[in-house]
Amino acid sequence: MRYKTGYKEEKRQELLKISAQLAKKQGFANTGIDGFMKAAQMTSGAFYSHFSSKHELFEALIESELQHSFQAWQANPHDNLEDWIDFELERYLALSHVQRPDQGCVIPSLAAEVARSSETTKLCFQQEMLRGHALFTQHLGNETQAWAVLCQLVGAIVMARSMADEHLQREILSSSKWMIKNMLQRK
Amino acid sequence: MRYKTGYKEEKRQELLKISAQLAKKQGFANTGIDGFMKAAQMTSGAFYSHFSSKHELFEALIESELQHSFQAWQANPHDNLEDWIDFELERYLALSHVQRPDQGCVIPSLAAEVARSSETTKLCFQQEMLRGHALFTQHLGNETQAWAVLCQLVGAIVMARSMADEHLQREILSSSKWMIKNMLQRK
DNA sequence: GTCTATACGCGGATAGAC
DNA sequence: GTCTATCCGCGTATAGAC
Repeated sequence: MRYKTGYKEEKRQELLKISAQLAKKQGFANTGIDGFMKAAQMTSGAFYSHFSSKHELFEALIESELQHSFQAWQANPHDNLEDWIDFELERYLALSHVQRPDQGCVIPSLAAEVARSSETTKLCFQQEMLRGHALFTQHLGNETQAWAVLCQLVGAIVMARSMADEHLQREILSSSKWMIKNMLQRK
Repeated sequence: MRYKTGYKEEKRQELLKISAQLAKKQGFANTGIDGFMKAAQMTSGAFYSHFSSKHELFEALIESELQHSFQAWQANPHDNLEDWIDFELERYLALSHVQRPDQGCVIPSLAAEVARSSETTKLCFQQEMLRGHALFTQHLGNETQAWAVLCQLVGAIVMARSMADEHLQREILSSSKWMIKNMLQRK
């Protein structure tokens, strides 16, 4: 077991969850420790009994969020390729995912901050992503396709969120869905 | 003409270029006005004779960078579809683009910050992107494919930059290249 | 473990001399 | 237009009471 059990570990998980929501919504760099703790209805002094620094929170938050994403992908109830991918596309490439970054995948929101972060944080991101990639490979039957689909999903959300018009956001989402479905039909 | 000509306009363009490099490298939110001006070998007091606020710099910088991207796409010397897209893929999905964000496309670096910015900034991003999309549509002959390719390009750089290992970065880039080429062969 | 209080530097923005 | 100087709030982190 990586962390101690009991109250402190529970509290840490709660802080990670709440901090992740805020960071995905307004950016990690734009949010102060005071902001994170207020969201958890605590004061900033208590922060350091859970994390040694703001950067440690970032790394823990990335790891935790990617683990949750992995679990969400695992929870896909479908077996055959077409149903499995349809389920993922409807869930990931949804307008609600564009509009509610705080409730969505951490990658479109915070990957740019990971890219600028420490080597250990990128390594952490990489390790969790490799698990996700393995899961996608298992279902798609092809490592190359698995990476390409992951990139397409992330790119679509990043692009759609940067647009002002909802119609354009929908167009981008459906274009990405089409591309992925089209590619997988070529078996 | 949108801006006055002469010295001030030249200086503004220079500031935009230098600020964009810094912002793409370390994030716009993470960089202070002092940092931007030091990079341009000036002091922070002079900033406000060119921009009314830090946010105005952000919007101007996004617009300027997307215009440069558009020009780069336009400068592709090839005519037929295959040569045209090969040229873009080699240029955009290059390892040097992953490693040098300051010299690269603004979208993978700063789109997440655009998404959290004002409505007018997103509208500005959208208008410039629509020009880029039109250009891609012109060459690919299909609006849906144009959006999908743009998303794939952006997603691949975002993902690759978040990884620690160079080999993995290469794998992601080549997977994205493969997906795009594969899709376009289906005419 | 959480609180209040605080040290201390950074960041955005303004004022006024040149 | 650019400089120096400055205001003032915010942010990270620490100290010490409970």
